[in-house]
Amino acid sequence: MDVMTVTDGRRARGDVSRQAVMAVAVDLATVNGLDGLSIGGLASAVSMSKGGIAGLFGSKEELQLATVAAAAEIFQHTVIAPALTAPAGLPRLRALIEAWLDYSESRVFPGGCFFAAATAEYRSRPGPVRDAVAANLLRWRTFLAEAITRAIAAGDLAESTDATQLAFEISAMLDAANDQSLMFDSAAPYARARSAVDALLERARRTGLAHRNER
Amino acid sequence: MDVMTVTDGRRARGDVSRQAVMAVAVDLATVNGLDGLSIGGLASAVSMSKGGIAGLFGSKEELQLATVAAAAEIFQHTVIAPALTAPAGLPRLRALIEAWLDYSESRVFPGGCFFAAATAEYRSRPGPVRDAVAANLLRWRTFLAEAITRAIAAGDLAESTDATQLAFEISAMLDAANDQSLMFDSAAPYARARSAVDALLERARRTGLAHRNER
DNA sequence: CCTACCGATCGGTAGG
DNA sequence: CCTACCGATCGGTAGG
Repeated sequence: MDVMTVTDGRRARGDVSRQAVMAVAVDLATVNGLDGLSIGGLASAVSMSKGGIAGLFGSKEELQLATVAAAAEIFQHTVIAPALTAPAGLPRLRALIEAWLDYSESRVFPGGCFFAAATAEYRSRPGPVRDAVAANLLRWRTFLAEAITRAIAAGDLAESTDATQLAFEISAMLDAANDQSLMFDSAAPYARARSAVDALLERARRTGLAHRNER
Repeated sequence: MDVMTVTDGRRARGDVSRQAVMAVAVDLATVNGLDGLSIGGLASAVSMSKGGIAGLFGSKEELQLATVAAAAEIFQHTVIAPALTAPAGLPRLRALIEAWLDYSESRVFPGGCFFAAATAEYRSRPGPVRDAVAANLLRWRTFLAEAITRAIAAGDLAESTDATQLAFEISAMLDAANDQSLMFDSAAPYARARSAVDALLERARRTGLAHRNER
Protein backbone atom coordinates (compact mmCIF):
# COMPACT_ATOMS: atom_id res chain seq x y z
CA MET A 1 0.00 0.00 0.00
CA ASP A 2 3.05 2.20 -0.06
CA VAL A 3 3.06 5.12 -2.49
CA MET A 4 6.16 3.68 -4.15
CA THR A 5 4.30 0.53 -5.21
CA VAL A 6 1.89 2.43 -7.45
CA THR A 7 2.48 1.37 -11.05
CA ASP A 8 2.02 4.82 -12.59
CA GLY A 9 5.53 6.06 -11.92
CA ARG A 10 4.80 9.60 -13.02
CA ARG A 11 1.91 9.97 -10.60
CA ALA A 12 3.87 8.37 -7.77
CA ARG A 13 6.72 10.77 -8.33
CA GLY A 14 4.25 13.65 -8.31
CA ASP A 15 2.83 12.57 -4.97
CA VAL A 16 6.22 12.09 -3.39
CA SER A 17 7.38 15.42 -4.75
CA ARG A 18 4.27 17.15 -3.50
CA GLN A 19 4.63 15.69 -0.03
CA ALA A 20 8.28 16.69 0.18
CA VAL A 21 7.36 20.21 -0.91
CA MET A 22 4.54 20.42 1.64
CA ALA A 23 6.87 19.47 4.48
CA VAL A 24 9.03 22.46 3.65
CA ALA A 25 6.10 24.78 2.93
CA VAL A 26 4.53 24.14 6.31
CA ASP A 27 7.79 25.01 8.08
CA LEU A 28 8.38 28.16 6.03
CA ALA A 29 4.81 29.33 6.67
CA THR A 30 5.12 29.24 10.46
CA VAL A 31 8.18 31.50 10.28
CA ASN A 32 7.43 33.87 7.38
CA GLY A 33 3.67 33.56 7.35
CA LEU A 34 1.33 32.01 4.79
CA ASP A 35 1.49 35.26 2.88
CA GLY A 36 5.27 35.38 3.05
CA LEU A 37 5.32 31.91 1.53
CA SER A 38 6.23 32.75 -2.09
CA ILE A 39 6.22 30.32 -4.98
CA GLY A 40 9.74 31.31 -5.97
CA GLY A 41 11.05 31.11 -2.42
CA LEU A 42 9.54 27.69 -1.88
CA ALA A 43 10.96 26.56 -5.22
CA SER A 44 14.53 27.44 -4.29
CA ALA A 45 14.07 25.94 -0.80
CA VAL A 46 13.30 22.55 -2.37
CA SER A 47 15.65 22.98 -5.36
CA MET A 48 12.93 23.10 -7.97
CA SER A 49 12.07 25.62 -10.62
CA LYS A 50 9.44 28.23 -9.93
CA GLY A 51 7.34 26.94 -12.79
CA GLY A 52 7.47 23.46 -11.30
CA ILE A 53 5.99 24.65 -8.01
CA ALA A 54 3.43 26.85 -9.76
CA GLY A 55 2.25 23.89 -11.85
CA LEU A 56 2.03 21.68 -8.78
CA PHE A 57 -0.49 23.95 -7.06
CA GLY A 58 -2.00 26.16 -9.74
CA SER A 59 -2.05 29.37 -7.74
CA LYS A 60 -0.65 30.85 -4.58
CA GLU A 61 -3.98 30.54 -2.82
CA GLU A 62 -4.12 26.83 -3.69
CA LEU A 63 -0.61 26.50 -2.26
CA GLN A 64 -1.74 28.22 0.93
CA LEU A 65 -4.80 26.00 1.26
CA ALA A 66 -2.70 22.89 0.65
CA THR A 67 -0.28 24.09 3.33
CA VAL A 68 -3.11 24.53 5.84
CA ALA A 69 -4.36 21.02 5.02
CA ALA A 70 -0.87 19.55 5.44
CA ALA A 71 -0.48 21.28 8.81
CA ALA A 72 -3.86 19.95 9.91
CA GLU A 73 -2.72 16.43 9.13
CA ILE A 74 0.44 16.87 11.18
CA PHE A 75 -1.59 18.33 14.05
CA GLN A 76 -3.99 15.39 13.86
CA HIS A 77 -1.34 12.71 14.25
CA THR A 78 0.86 14.69 16.64
CA VAL A 79 -1.75 15.96 19.11
CA ILE A 80 -5.16 14.37 18.58
CA ALA A 81 -4.31 10.75 17.78
CA PRO A 82 -1.93 10.13 20.75
CA ALA A 83 -4.43 11.64 23.19
CA LEU A 84 -7.13 9.28 21.98
CA THR A 85 -5.16 6.32 23.34
CA ALA A 86 -5.74 7.59 26.89
CA PRO A 87 -8.98 6.53 28.63
CA ALA A 88 -11.89 8.96 28.22
CA GLY A 89 -12.37 11.37 31.10
CA LEU A 90 -9.79 13.42 32.95
CA PRO A 91 -6.85 11.23 31.80
CA ARG A 92 -7.64 11.87 28.13
CA LEU A 93 -8.18 15.57 28.77
CA ARG A 94 -4.81 15.81 30.48
CA ALA A 95 -3.17 13.78 27.71
CA LEU A 96 -4.62 16.14 25.13
CA ILE A 97 -3.30 19.22 26.92
CA GLU A 98 0.10 17.65 27.42
CA ALA A 99 0.26 16.56 23.77
CA TRP A 100 -0.48 20.13 22.66
CA LEU A 101 2.18 21.60 24.93
CA ASP A 102 4.71 19.02 23.70
CA TYR A 103 3.75 19.78 20.09
CA SER A 104 4.40 23.47 20.66
CA GLU A 105 7.46 23.15 22.87
CA SER A 106 9.23 20.53 20.74
CA ARG A 107 8.89 22.84 17.72
CA VAL A 108 7.23 20.37 15.41
CA PHE A 109 7.03 23.60 13.38
CA PRO A 110 9.97 25.99 13.79
CA GLY A 111 7.60 28.90 14.39
CA GLY A 112 5.56 27.09 17.06
CA CYS A 113 1.93 26.09 16.56
CA PHE A 114 1.07 26.47 12.88
CA PHE A 115 -2.51 27.48 13.57
CA ALA A 116 -1.61 30.09 16.17
CA ALA A 117 0.59 31.77 13.56
CA ALA A 118 -1.96 31.41 10.76
CA THR A 119 -4.79 32.68 12.94
CA ALA A 120 -2.94 35.85 13.84
CA GLU A 121 -2.07 36.44 10.20
CA TYR A 122 -5.50 35.89 8.68
CA ARG A 123 -8.00 36.79 11.37
CA SER A 124 -8.54 40.22 9.77
CA ARG A 125 -8.31 39.10 6.14
CA PRO A 126 -11.50 37.50 4.79
CA GLY A 127 -11.21 34.78 2.18
CA PRO A 128 -10.74 31.05 1.67
CA VAL A 129 -7.46 30.90 3.62
CA ARG A 130 -9.00 32.50 6.68
CA ASP A 131 -11.99 30.18 6.41
CA ALA A 132 -9.75 27.11 6.26
CA VAL A 133 -7.75 28.22 9.29
CA ALA A 134 -10.93 29.07 11.22
CA ALA A 135 -12.45 25.66 10.43
CA ASN A 136 -9.40 23.89 11.84
CA LEU A 137 -9.37 26.09 14.91
CA LEU A 138 -13.03 25.38 15.53
CA ARG A 139 -12.44 21.65 15.14
CA TRP A 140 -9.71 21.76 17.78
CA ARG A 141 -11.83 23.78 20.19
CA THR A 142 -14.78 21.44 19.73
CA PHE A 143 -12.57 18.42 20.33
CA LEU A 144 -11.20 19.98 23.51
CA ALA A 145 -14.69 20.86 24.76
CA GLU A 146 -15.83 17.31 24.03
CA ALA A 147 -12.97 15.88 26.07
CA ILE A 148 -14.09 18.12 28.93
CA THR A 149 -17.70 17.01 28.54
CA ARG A 150 -16.60 13.38 28.77
CA ALA A 151 -14.58 14.15 31.89
CA ILE A 152 -17.72 15.62 33.42
CA ALA A 153 -19.78 12.60 32.38
CA ALA A 154 -17.14 10.34 33.94
CA GLY A 155 -17.52 12.22 37.22
CA ASP A 156 -13.94 13.56 37.06
CA LEU A 157 -15.12 17.18 36.88
CA ALA A 158 -18.08 18.81 38.62
CA GLU A 159 -21.40 18.64 36.80
CA SER A 160 -21.79 22.41 36.97
CA THR A 161 -18.66 22.87 34.81
CA ASP A 162 -19.21 24.97 31.67
CA ALA A 163 -17.27 22.93 29.10
CA THR A 164 -17.05 25.70 26.48
CA GLN A 165 -15.85 28.24 29.04
CA LEU A 166 -13.23 25.84 30.41
CA ALA A 167 -12.10 25.05 26.85
CA PHE A 168 -11.66 28.79 26.28
CA GLU A 169 -9.60 29.15 29.44
CA ILE A 170 -7.38 26.13 28.81
CA SER A 171 -6.61 27.02 25.21
CA ALA A 172 -5.90 30.60 26.30
CA MET A 173 -3.13 29.23 28.51
CA LEU A 174 -1.76 26.99 25.76
CA ASP A 175 -1.68 29.80 23.21
CA ALA A 176 -0.07 32.18 25.69
CA ALA A 177 2.68 29.65 26.37
CA ASN A 178 3.30 29.24 22.63
CA ASP A 179 3.34 33.01 22.02
CA GLN A 180 5.63 33.95 24.84
CA SER A 181 8.02 31.06 24.50
CA LEU A 182 8.66 32.12 20.92
CA MET A 183 8.84 35.84 21.62
CA PHE A 184 11.20 35.59 24.59
CA ASP A 185 12.96 32.38 23.55
CA SER A 186 12.22 30.75 26.88
CA ALA A 187 10.70 27.50 28.13
CA ALA A 188 9.34 29.16 31.29
CA PRO A 189 5.93 30.00 29.77
CA TYR A 190 5.22 26.28 29.37
CA ALA A 191 5.71 25.76 33.09
CA ARG A 192 3.40 28.70 33.76
CA ALA A 193 0.76 27.26 31.46
CA ARG A 194 1.00 23.82 33.09
CA SER A 195 0.58 25.39 36.51
CA ALA A 196 -2.36 27.49 35.33
CA VAL A 197 -4.10 24.52 33.71
CA ASP A 198 -3.64 22.45 36.87
CA ALA A 199 -5.37 25.21 38.85
CA LEU A 200 -8.22 25.40 36.32
CA LEU A 201 -8.76 21.64 36.43
CA GLU A 202 -8.58 21.58 40.22
CA ARG A 203 -11.23 24.29 40.39
CA ALA A 204 -13.43 22.39 37.92
CA ARG A 205 -12.90 19.17 39.84
CA ARG A 206 -14.33 20.72 42.96
CA THR A 207 -17.03 23.19 41.98
CA GLY A 208 -17.29 23.66 38.25
CA LEU A 209 -18.15 27.23 37.30
CA ALA A 210 -15.96 29.92 38.72
CA HIS A 211 -18.91 31.97 39.88
CA ARG A 212 -20.17 29.16 42.05
CA ASN A 213 -16.79 29.13 43.69
CA GLU A 214 -17.62 31.86 46.22
CA ARG A 215 -17.89 31.13 49.88
CA MET B 1 2.38 75.12 22.17
CA ASP B 2 0.44 73.79 19.23
CA VAL B 3 2.48 72.34 16.41
CA MET B 4 0.95 74.88 14.04
CA THR B 5 2.43 77.81 15.96
CA VAL B 6 6.00 76.77 15.24
CA THR B 7 7.66 79.40 13.06
CA ASP B 8 9.49 76.99 10.80
CA GLY B 9 6.59 76.22 8.51
CA ARG B 10 8.42 73.52 6.62
CA ARG B 11 9.23 71.57 9.77
CA ALA B 12 5.73 72.01 11.14
CA ARG B 13 4.23 70.67 7.95
CA GLY B 14 6.63 67.76 8.12
CA ASP B 15 5.53 66.90 11.66
CA VAL B 16 1.84 67.14 10.87
CA SER B 17 2.33 65.11 7.73
CA ARG B 18 4.27 62.47 9.59
CA GLN B 19 1.64 62.16 12.29
CA ALA B 20 -1.14 61.82 9.73
CA VAL B 21 0.86 59.15 7.93
CA MET B 22 1.53 57.27 11.18
CA ALA B 23 -2.18 57.15 12.03
CA VAL B 24 -2.82 55.34 8.76
CA ALA B 25 0.31 53.17 8.98
CA VAL B 26 -0.65 51.85 12.39
CA ASP B 27 -4.10 50.82 11.12
CA LEU B 28 -2.75 49.18 7.98
CA ALA B 29 -0.17 47.25 9.99
CA THR B 30 -2.73 45.56 12.26
CA VAL B 31 -4.59 44.25 9.22
CA ASN B 32 -1.85 43.44 6.70
CA GLY B 33 1.04 43.06 9.13
CA LEU B 34 4.13 45.19 9.65
CA ASP B 35 5.73 43.33 6.79
CA GLY B 36 2.73 43.83 4.53
CA LEU B 37 3.01 47.54 5.18
CA SER B 38 4.64 48.69 1.93
CA ILE B 39 5.98 52.16 1.23
CA GLY B 40 4.02 52.41 -2.02
CA GLY B 41 0.81 51.12 -0.46
CA LEU B 42 1.05 53.55 2.44
CA ALA B 43 1.78 56.37 -0.02
CA SER B 44 -1.37 55.79 -2.01
CA ALA B 45 -3.43 55.35 1.19
CA VAL B 46 -2.45 58.86 2.28
CA SER B 47 -2.39 60.32 -1.26
CA MET B 48 1.33 61.00 -1.32
CA SER B 49 4.05 59.91 -3.70
CA LYS B 50 6.11 56.88 -2.90
CA GLY B 51 9.25 59.00 -2.85
CA GLY B 52 7.63 61.29 -0.30
CA ILE B 53 7.00 58.43 2.13
CA ALA B 54 10.43 56.95 1.50
CA GLY B 55 12.07 60.26 2.29
CA LEU B 56 10.02 60.66 5.44
CA PHE B 57 11.32 57.44 7.00
CA GLY B 58 14.50 56.54 5.15
CA SER B 59 13.90 52.81 4.94
CA LYS B 60 11.15 50.28 5.40
CA GLU B 61 12.62 49.14 8.70
CA GLU B 62 12.60 52.72 9.98
CA LEU B 63 8.96 52.97 8.92
CA GLN B 64 8.20 49.77 10.82
CA LEU B 65 9.97 50.99 13.95
CA ALA B 66 8.16 54.34 13.75
CA THR B 67 4.88 52.45 13.44
CA VAL B 68 5.63 50.38 16.54
CA ALA B 69 6.47 53.58 18.44
CA ALA B 70 3.25 55.26 17.30
CA ALA B 71 1.21 52.24 18.38
CA ALA B 72 2.94 52.28 21.77
CA GLU B 73 1.90 55.89 22.25
CA ILE B 74 -1.72 55.09 21.43
CA PHE B 75 -1.62 52.12 23.80
CA GLN B 76 -0.18 54.31 26.52
CA HIS B 77 -2.94 56.92 26.44
CA THR B 78 -5.74 54.44 25.69
CA VAL B 79 -4.99 51.72 28.24
CA ILE B 80 -2.31 52.75 30.72
CA ALA B 81 -3.13 56.41 31.44
CA PRO B 82 -6.87 55.95 32.16
CA ALA B 83 -6.17 53.05 34.51
CA LEU B 84 -3.74 55.19 36.51
CA THR B 85 -6.62 57.46 37.58
CA ALA B 86 -8.11 54.55 39.59
CA PRO B 87 -6.85 54.07 43.17
CA ALA B 88 -3.92 51.66 43.51
CA GLY B 89 -4.85 48.13 44.52
CA LEU B 90 -7.61 45.93 43.14
CA PRO B 91 -9.58 48.89 41.66
CA ARG B 92 -6.63 49.94 39.50
CA LEU B 93 -5.93 46.34 38.49
CA ARG B 94 -9.54 45.91 37.42
CA ALA B 95 -9.50 49.27 35.63
CA LEU B 96 -6.39 48.20 33.74
CA ILE B 97 -7.95 44.93 32.63
CA GLU B 98 -11.18 46.65 31.61
CA ALA B 99 -9.27 49.35 29.71
CA TRP B 100 -7.41 46.67 27.78
CA LEU B 101 -10.59 44.78 26.89
CA ASP B 102 -12.25 48.04 25.79
CA TYR B 103 -9.18 48.93 23.74
CA SER B 104 -9.37 45.59 21.95
CA GLU B 105 -13.15 45.35 21.65
CA SER B 106 -13.69 48.93 20.44
CA ARG B 107 -11.18 48.32 17.64
CA VAL B 108 -8.92 51.25 18.36
CA PHE B 109 -6.97 49.39 15.65
CA PRO B 110 -9.08 47.66 13.00
CA GLY B 111 -7.09 44.45 13.43
CA GLY B 112 -7.44 44.38 17.23
CA CYS B 113 -4.51 44.85 19.59
CA PHE B 114 -1.53 46.10 17.58
CA PHE B 115 1.00 44.27 19.73
CA ALA B 116 -0.83 40.95 19.60
CA ALA B 117 -0.66 41.12 15.80
CA ALA B 118 2.95 42.32 15.74
CA THR B 119 4.06 39.68 18.24
CA ALA B 120 2.62 36.86 16.18
CA GLU B 121 4.26 38.22 13.06
CA TYR B 122 7.76 38.81 14.42
CA ARG B 123 8.24 36.31 17.23
CA SER B 124 10.22 34.02 14.93
CA ARG B 125 12.03 36.75 12.98
CA PRO B 126 15.04 38.22 14.84
CA GLY B 127 15.92 41.85 14.27
CA PRO B 128 15.21 45.40 15.43
CA VAL B 129 11.46 45.18 14.76
CA ARG B 130 11.07 42.09 16.87
CA ASP B 131 13.16 43.69 19.63
CA ALA B 132 10.96 46.80 19.63
CA VAL B 133 7.78 44.74 19.82
CA ALA B 134 9.22 42.55 22.58
CA ALA B 135 10.27 45.59 24.61
CA ASN B 136 6.75 46.99 24.51
CA LEU B 137 5.25 43.63 25.39
CA LEU B 138 7.58 43.32 28.35
CA ARG B 139 6.71 46.83 29.52
CA TRP B 140 3.00 45.95 29.50
CA ARG B 141 3.55 42.70 31.34
CA THR B 142 5.71 44.41 33.95
CA PHE B 143 3.10 47.11 34.44
CA LEU B 144 0.37 44.50 34.88
CA ALA B 145 2.47 42.53 37.38
CA GLU B 146 3.17 45.74 39.29
CA ALA B 147 -0.55 46.51 39.53
CA ILE B 148 -1.01 43.03 40.97
CA THR B 149 1.82 43.54 43.44
CA ARG B 150 0.18 46.74 44.64
CA ALA B 151 -3.14 44.96 45.04
CA ILE B 152 -1.38 42.40 47.21
CA ALA B 153 0.30 45.17 49.23
CA ALA B 154 -3.10 46.84 49.70
CA GLY B 155 -4.46 43.59 51.13
CA ASP B 156 -6.87 43.13 48.21
CA LEU B 157 -5.21 39.89 47.11
CA ALA B 158 -3.72 37.15 49.26
CA GLU B 159 -0.07 37.56 50.20
CA SER B 160 0.79 34.17 48.74
CA THR B 161 -0.24 35.35 45.26
CA ASP B 162 2.47 34.93 42.61
CA ALA B 163 2.20 38.25 40.74
CA THR B 164 4.10 37.13 37.63
CA GLN B 165 2.06 33.95 37.33
CA LEU B 166 -1.21 35.81 37.75
CA ALA B 167 -0.09 38.39 35.16
CA PHE B 168 0.58 35.51 32.76
CA GLU B 169 -2.86 34.05 33.35
CA ILE B 170 -4.73 37.35 33.04
CA SER B 171 -3.00 38.43 29.86
CA ALA B 172 -3.56 34.94 28.43
CA MET B 173 -7.30 35.56 28.81
CA LEU B 174 -7.08 39.03 27.28
CA ASP B 175 -5.09 37.83 24.28
CA ALA B 176 -7.43 34.89 23.74
CA ALA B 177 -10.43 37.24 23.71
CA ASN B 178 -8.71 39.48 21.15
CA ASP B 179 -7.70 36.52 18.95
CA GLN B 180 -11.04 34.78 18.89
CA SER B 181 -13.19 37.85 18.61
CA LEU B 182 -11.32 38.75 15.43
CA MET B 183 -11.22 35.24 14.01
CA PHE B 184 -14.91 34.46 14.59
CA ASP B 185 -16.20 38.01 14.39
CA SER B 186 -17.93 37.73 17.74
CA ALA B 187 -18.09 39.67 21.01
CA ALA B 188 -18.65 36.49 23.03
CA PRO B 189 -14.94 35.89 23.74
CA TYR B 190 -14.81 39.17 25.68
CA ALA B 191 -17.56 37.93 27.99
CA ARG B 192 -15.63 34.67 28.43
CA ALA B 193 -12.45 36.55 29.26
CA ARG B 194 -14.23 38.79 31.79
CA SER B 195 -15.71 35.75 33.47
CA ALA B 196 -12.35 33.98 33.50
CA VAL B 197 -10.53 37.00 34.94
CA ASP B 198 -13.17 37.37 37.65
CA ALA B 199 -12.55 33.78 38.65
CA LEU B 200 -8.77 34.28 38.69
CA LEU B 201 -9.08 37.38 40.86
CA GLU B 202 -11.54 35.68 43.18
CA ARG B 203 -9.11 32.80 43.62
CA ALA B 204 -6.25 35.23 44.28
CA ARG B 205 -8.39 37.18 46.71
CA ARG B 206 -8.91 34.10 48.83
CA THR B 207 -5.83 31.97 48.68
CA GLY B 208 -3.26 33.26 46.27
CA LEU B 209 -1.38 30.47 44.54
CA ALA B 210 -3.46 27.87 42.79
CA HIS B 211 -1.54 25.02 44.35
CA ARG B 212 -2.39 26.23 47.83
CA ASN B 213 -6.03 26.10 46.84
CA GLU B 214 -6.43 22.43 47.70
CA ARG B 215 -8.58 21.29 50.55
C1' DC C 1 7.63 66.87 -1.10
C1' DC C 2 7.64 65.49 -6.51
C1' DT C 3 8.90 62.55 -10.97
C1' DA C 4 11.61 59.19 -12.84
C1' DC C 5 14.28 55.70 -12.60
C1' DC C 6 17.24 51.26 -10.70
C1' DG C 7 17.48 45.97 -10.05
C1' DA C 8 14.97 42.34 -7.78
C1' DT C 9 11.08 39.73 -6.94
C1' DC C 10 6.22 38.93 -7.10
C1' DG C 11 2.20 35.65 -9.18
C1' DG C 12 1.19 33.65 -13.24
C1' DT C 13 1.48 31.80 -18.22
C1' DA C 14 3.33 29.70 -22.64
C1' DG C 15 5.62 26.25 -24.85
C1' DG C 16 7.91 22.27 -24.62
C1' DC D 1 8.99 19.03 -14.45
C1' DC D 2 11.96 22.81 -17.23
C1' DT D 3 13.18 27.68 -19.45
C1' DA D 4 11.67 31.93 -20.69
C1' DC D 5 8.85 35.27 -20.51
C1' DC D 6 4.59 38.73 -19.01
C1' DG D 7 3.09 43.04 -16.24
C1' DA D 8 3.02 44.65 -11.53
C1' DT D 9 5.02 45.82 -7.41
C1' DC D 10 8.77 45.74 -4.16
C1' DG D 11 12.56 48.85 -1.49
C1' DG D 12 15.47 52.33 -2.54
C1' DT D 13 17.94 56.35 -5.00
C1' DA D 14 18.84 60.58 -7.94
C1' DG D 15 17.83 65.00 -9.14
C1' DG D 16 15.21 68.75 -8.49
